[in-house]
Amino acid sequence: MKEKELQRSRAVLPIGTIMKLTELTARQIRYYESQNLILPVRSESNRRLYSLNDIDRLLEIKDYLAEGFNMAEIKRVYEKQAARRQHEQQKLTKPVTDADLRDALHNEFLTVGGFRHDSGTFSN
DNA sequence: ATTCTGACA
DNA sequence: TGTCAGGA
Repeated sequence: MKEKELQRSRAVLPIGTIMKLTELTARQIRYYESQNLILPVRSESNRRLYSLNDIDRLLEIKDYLAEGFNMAEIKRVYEKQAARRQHEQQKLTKPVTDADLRDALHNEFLTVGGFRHDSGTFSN
């Protein structure tokens, strides 16, 4: 892993900063964490510490919700993303870059986004 | 001042 | 999701 990614994954930002940068409330940020959409590390004083990647993640989640996705669907997107990440890693073939992840995520978006929904009523 | 968990008038 | 409590 390159230094640049190490910095992006270095969690040091307090929730207050995340709130300002994402326009999300602490309530929402913590809720998404409870849904395993993000996994901020904890400081010795139990404070949540976020990385730049977490911010990107939250902004994406925010976009999905704006597009009309519900938690279950967004979870599916990241679960598949994680599955692919593991699969690619197992095949020990092509290294997964941030660009690859962004693309995979976008594809999932188009795939599951083919239909508007209202929580749980799938049509495909 | 800031953040954390739990709970719901 | 908002918001208040009570503690760290």
